[in-house]
Amino acid sequence: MIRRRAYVGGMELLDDSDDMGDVPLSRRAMAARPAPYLDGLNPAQRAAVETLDGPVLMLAGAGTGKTRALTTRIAHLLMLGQARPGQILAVTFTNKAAREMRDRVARLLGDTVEGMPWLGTFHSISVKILRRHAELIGNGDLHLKPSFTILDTDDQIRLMKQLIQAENLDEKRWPARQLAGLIDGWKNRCLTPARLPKGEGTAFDGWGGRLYAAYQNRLLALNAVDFGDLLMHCVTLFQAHPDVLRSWQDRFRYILVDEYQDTNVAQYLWLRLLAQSHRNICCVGDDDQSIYGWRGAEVGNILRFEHDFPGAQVVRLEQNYRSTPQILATASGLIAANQGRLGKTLWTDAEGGEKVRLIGHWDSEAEARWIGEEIEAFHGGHRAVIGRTSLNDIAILVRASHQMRAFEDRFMSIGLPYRVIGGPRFYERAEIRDAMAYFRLVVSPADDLAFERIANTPKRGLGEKGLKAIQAMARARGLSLLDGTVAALTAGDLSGKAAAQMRQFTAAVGRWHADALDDRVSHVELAERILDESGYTAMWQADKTPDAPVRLDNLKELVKALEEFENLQGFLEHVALVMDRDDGDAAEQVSIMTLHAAKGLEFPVVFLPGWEDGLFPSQRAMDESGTKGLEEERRLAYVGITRAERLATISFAGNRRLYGQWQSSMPSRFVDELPADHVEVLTPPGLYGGGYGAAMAFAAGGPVNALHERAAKADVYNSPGWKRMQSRTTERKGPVHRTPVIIDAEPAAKFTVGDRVSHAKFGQGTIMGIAEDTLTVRFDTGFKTIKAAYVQPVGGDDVPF
DNA sequence: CTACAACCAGTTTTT
DNA sequence: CTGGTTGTAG
Repeated sequence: MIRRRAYVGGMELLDDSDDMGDVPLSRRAMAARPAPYLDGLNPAQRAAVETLDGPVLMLAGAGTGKTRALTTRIAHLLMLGQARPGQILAVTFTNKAAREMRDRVARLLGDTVEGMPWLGTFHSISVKILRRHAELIGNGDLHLKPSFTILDTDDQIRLMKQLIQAENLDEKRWPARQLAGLIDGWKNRCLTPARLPKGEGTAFDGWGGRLYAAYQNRLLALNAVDFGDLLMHCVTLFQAHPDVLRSWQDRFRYILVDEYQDTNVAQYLWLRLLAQSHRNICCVGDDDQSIYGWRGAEVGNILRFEHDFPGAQVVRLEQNYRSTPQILATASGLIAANQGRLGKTLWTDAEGGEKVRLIGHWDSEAEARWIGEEIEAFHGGHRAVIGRTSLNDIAILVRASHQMRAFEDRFMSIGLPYRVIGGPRFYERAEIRDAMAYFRLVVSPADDLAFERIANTPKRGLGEKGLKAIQAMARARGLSLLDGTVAALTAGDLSGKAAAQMRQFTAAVGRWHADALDDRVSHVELAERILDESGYTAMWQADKTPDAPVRLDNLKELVKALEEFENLQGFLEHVALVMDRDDGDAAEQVSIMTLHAAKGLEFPVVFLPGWEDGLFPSQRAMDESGTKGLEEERRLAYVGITRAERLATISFAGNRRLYGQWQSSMPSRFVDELPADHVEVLTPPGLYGGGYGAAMAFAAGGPVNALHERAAKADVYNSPGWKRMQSRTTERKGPVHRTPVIIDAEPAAKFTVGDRVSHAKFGQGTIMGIAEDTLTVRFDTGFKTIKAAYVQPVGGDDVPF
């Protein structure tokens, strides 16, 4: 066994070079000695691992050991010598998933899998392919160069804005964002401007197709591609050049695809082309977890698999290792309402467990308050239903991000540590994008988008007029904007103030560029110098807004991240595709995230708030996509419930503040679809009408959708009773009973210097000074002067955190 | 060019 | 209610 491991380790060094090497282990040798990594797989998993040749569809329900089967399959292919690492194409959607797969294959084989060069996201693999054939992408006169840059969404939109302006269109009526969405949709479906069906190009009032073509030409001129292009260009490349396609088909002897239910048309075509010849393709997915239809995913791809690949083996992974039978039964009962499923029944060996809990609240604040109290109780171990629980084991999964706010406010004020997962990403922050633009410009002085972003950041006196002059000059002489600036300076096109500073700026970029090409200059030091000499760091140091220090920290972190790369180019390439960052927070925290962000994760205790019609299922999904939309929402509910290992709690509120207005709503129709046998209805503290009554209706065992039928029949929303309740809520601007969060007109005398207090926005802090009803408080983010009425004392005993 | 007022839109998100 | 963007005045 040791020898075998050593052999695989050596094999990994082979990379994907065209040297095929000799085939390592014979199959007979393997048969003689069964592979230990297969031990412990259940029969279905084992079938999924051992059915190596031909098309395989692995239908893997939530928590059924999908990743294990997938990674073991890769290990098996390698161990049997069916393929060398460079001959396996393994595709995921996210970098995170790719990383996990890589790690787990490495663990199975007892070594790093550096030799799996084609394990990655659709996008990263497409980049590698495109770089080798860039010249083949383009129209008659323009084509890509292998050094093409990858634009992010921000760049895309700015480019489109320019095009819309160039056509003298009203930006109000045709926002660049919308055009970007339109074009993105086309690219998802692999529709090049030339292939747009007649009806489609007329979108955007007839301008759609034209702007799309203009945009694509502009990208070519910039030697750039956007994310959608990565896939689309690959597909058109394969279609137009059979020899190229052939070479990639020959290289990838085995193809594995994760989350197949989320593939869009372009990805589907990409896969089908590559798999066409040998058909050794194994797609893993769960039709019940397809939740990205709104961004182009086609559930149809997975539903159609057997038709697309005749003779396909379908393996169902149905044994669940994550959740209690109660949780599984609830989830299964709910998803059963969907039509057109491939059909799976999750089961588990485990026994017992708590029923899924359901509770209705008066309003969203009461909901947040109650969940906060529950979490404190679980964490303190004061609840019989479940033992003492780490905050890390608790998650709140919401449908829409605006729901998070109620929880953040509440948790801040009671001092409950939480983390929001999936917020604005590190590389999307303005300061990071600015810094990156500097680096981009230094590496490629012709990067006009980067130039535009930072030419006047920090302020260099370059306004709209100055920029126009530069653009005119650049266009007239066929120069980049940077060179155009130099020319404009020579011609005296810039005003005195701007001229002096821009002269300095262009000279500095020239110096940095030279240094970037100089091996003797450390790229980390160069990066620091760029930020200092450009005045960018100073700009934030001079900024007095409270988040300026955070931004400076982020910049430091960015420079630190550079250390892991050989040079600036390498770093930029990496960041263009891998836009995430782990913020390793060790402290115990409750996780708050959207249901979408929760896919693939699991938590012992899960709260699912906001189950109200209109919010969840979302009105927009139903309006725009009808039954399809509703079914996707239901799958989202399914994903939510199946995240829970031991306890799931669903809740809804009768009233919710939305855009500053109080709105009343009915409980979600999904509530009525929950199987009553596996659900326990809780009674909230204090009895009111509204949401609470609905929970009671459920408890009474009303038939599916009874509530809604009743509501519709009785025209509830127009009934006097409903109106009365609404107006009551509006007047009160809050719940009937509430634990005082903000103490009205609290006399300052109640506080003394040194007391710990909490504020809804700023979190906890210490009182440093008192003047009548005004306190000076030191928060983590700095000193604030605040009216005493807006803070609440933090009791040492009451709050166990 | 900056500062402030007015206006408007407002799910879900990865690459 | 918010935050982001646009338009206008200084």
